[in-house]
Amino acid sequence: MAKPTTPQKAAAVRQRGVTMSDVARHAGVSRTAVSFVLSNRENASISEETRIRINDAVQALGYRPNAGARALASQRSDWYGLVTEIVTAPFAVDIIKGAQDQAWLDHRFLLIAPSDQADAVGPNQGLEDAATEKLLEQRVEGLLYAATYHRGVHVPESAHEVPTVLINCFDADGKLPSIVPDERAGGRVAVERLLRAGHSRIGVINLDPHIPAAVGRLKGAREALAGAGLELDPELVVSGHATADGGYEAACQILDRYPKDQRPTALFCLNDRMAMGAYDAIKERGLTIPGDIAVIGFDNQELIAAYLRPKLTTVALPFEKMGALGVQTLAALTAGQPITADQQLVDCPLLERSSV
Amino acid sequence: MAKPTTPQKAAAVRQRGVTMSDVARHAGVSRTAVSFVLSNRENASISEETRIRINDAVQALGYRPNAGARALASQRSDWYGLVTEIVTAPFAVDIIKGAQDQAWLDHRFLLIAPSDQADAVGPNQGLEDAATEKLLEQRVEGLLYAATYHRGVHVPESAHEVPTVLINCFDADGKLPSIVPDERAGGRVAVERLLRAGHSRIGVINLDPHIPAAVGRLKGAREALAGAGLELDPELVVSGHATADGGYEAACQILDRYPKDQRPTALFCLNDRMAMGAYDAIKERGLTIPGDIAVIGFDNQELIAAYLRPKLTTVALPFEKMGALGVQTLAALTAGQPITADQQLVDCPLLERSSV
DNA sequence: CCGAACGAAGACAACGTTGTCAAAAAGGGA
DNA sequence: TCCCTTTTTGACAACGTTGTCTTCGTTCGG
Repeated sequence: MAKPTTPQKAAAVRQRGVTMSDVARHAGVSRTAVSFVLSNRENASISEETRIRINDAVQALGYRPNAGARALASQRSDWYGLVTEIVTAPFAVDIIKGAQDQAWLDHRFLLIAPSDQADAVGPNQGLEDAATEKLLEQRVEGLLYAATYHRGVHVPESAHEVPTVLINCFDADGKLPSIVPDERAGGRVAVERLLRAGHSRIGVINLDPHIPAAVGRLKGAREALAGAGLELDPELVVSGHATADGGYEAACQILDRYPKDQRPTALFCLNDRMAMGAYDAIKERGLTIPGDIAVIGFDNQELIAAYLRPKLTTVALPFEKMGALGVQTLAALTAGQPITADQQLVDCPLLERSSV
Repeated sequence: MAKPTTPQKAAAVRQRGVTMSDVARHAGVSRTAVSFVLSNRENASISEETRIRINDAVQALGYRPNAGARALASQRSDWYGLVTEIVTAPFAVDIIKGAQDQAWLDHRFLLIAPSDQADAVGPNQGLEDAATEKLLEQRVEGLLYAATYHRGVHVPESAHEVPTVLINCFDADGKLPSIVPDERAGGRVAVERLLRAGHSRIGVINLDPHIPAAVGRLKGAREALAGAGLELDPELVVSGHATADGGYEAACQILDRYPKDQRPTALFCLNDRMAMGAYDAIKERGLTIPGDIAVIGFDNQELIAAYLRPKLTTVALPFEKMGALGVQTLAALTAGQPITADQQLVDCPLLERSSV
């Protein structure tokens, strides 16, 4: 990676576009030689001496290759497009971070485009079109679609022109590869943690039972219980709105429904916001966490989980990893690997804090 | 904005790069004519009929202009570069959102690059270099630097080659224009709100007193008090670590220091995380919010402020607006407006919720 | 001293546009 | 019919690269 070590000098010389010819002239060599050195091709035969002369000239002039021209001539841009509603509804920003970092490592550039909120209206239940179109105009070599929450989406037609990978969502038409969190394993891990702490009567504060997250997490919870020879008592599962208030209400229901000795000793909240509400319900009743009631969350929303008191033990959604994996997968596809509709599941690690 | 309305048909025809010539051939006109229509130049004289023929051909072939080639030929890319640590440390994501949306409106593309964490080490106290270099290789027309928290930064040398605007930070060398929150006005608004609610004895939970945010907000608080003929009692200002724990401890100090009747009746927390801790301290003492103690925060961290119980009244940092304004300012600069080192202050609006 | 082998030069055609210009075709009015 | 517009064309040179090929010096080994 050419990086001018003497920016002061360079900045002085540089005015409007130093080109390869300028470098060649300054180094007293041919353009061809410069091109060879800069893209250090293997079949080239360049003496060490001229190589150095050329690099010096690059530094001296502050030459900076024109990425656009290079893309045009070489027919490859080294760009990936990332279409996401995350820009609009920041929650899973870490997907962007993970993707960005991985792309950076691979010497590729990520063009991030906001998926329209057109989402909300119309039949276009999927991610948006204009953004995709714009990205294709930039001749991106592949596309990534990232959603804020795990669900099925419809991807615009034109996305099929280049390799495409979905992150934190999956293709409702079942044609494209995707990277999604392993909700089920996450749910299992959470409940296993509670079992390990000696809890056997566990209340569950559920999300909207139809979304993939709820389905998977609950399934995992059941599996964990089954592993300990237990069953999930349907009475102990209460669905609520996915907010702190929703969690508060659900927790109140669970806590108030039973006499003290039959009350669950632990709550599995299917997201951290609801856990936040549950905290209030518990504290309000003069109970302590985790002494009287242990609480485990899901999502690891830093601002909540790490700042609640006591800090919330929770299962993290592997946003960053999914982002990175998305880029890696895309890289494999653009390198020629055949496109399949695989769903890659990514582990949701348990984060131990102090609420269990 | 040309947008294929019949993507199915287009996708079928399209294989590897439909070019302008293809469109011309299909429409039975010259390339020149196509170019004229597509960039609808004013000095062109094209009959309505051929214009339609050409547009039809564009749709039929699914032609998509090659942005790189266009940039190369026209010497303008319509790209801005945004260098930011926000990707790495998401907190002020809304800056990206604001900038992105504004750029989209202006038909410009935002290339987002992560500023290295090199920040942490070395003498490079500013934002990073490699990212800037990469962006300039893409021939961005202007640069934006965005920081996660309000402070002075050093921008790399090469940033001076194109118009540059700083967002949520300012140039430590005093040469570049910047967009920053009006912390002082924000502090004033917060305290005025408390005064209006009848509080005159107000405790302040302060941040690290050296950072611009603390300086500005405190100054504003003093102004507000002065406006009511009051003074800020230095004893009531306690600095703490900018976390929930820090806020908890600071609040404990303030609350326990005085007998009940001299105790402040309101707390101005200089950020929401500390307010979150203060909530705990208050509740722990059996006091109610806002009944016994009113609390006002700063930052409007959605996940905290909107989910605390009672919901936190706070002053919002205008991230989104700063992002948008940054792009607008940059647009003005690239359009030829002279570069000055102005700091544009953006208002911090008060968000009324239920804690006052 | 000859022929390899190597290093480098130079030419040229892409890539897909934008621009500019002169010139040709089509149409209209007198 | 002739002239004058209004459209439309074709040609060509940019833009800054990549990539391929031929040619031309060197230098070195034998």
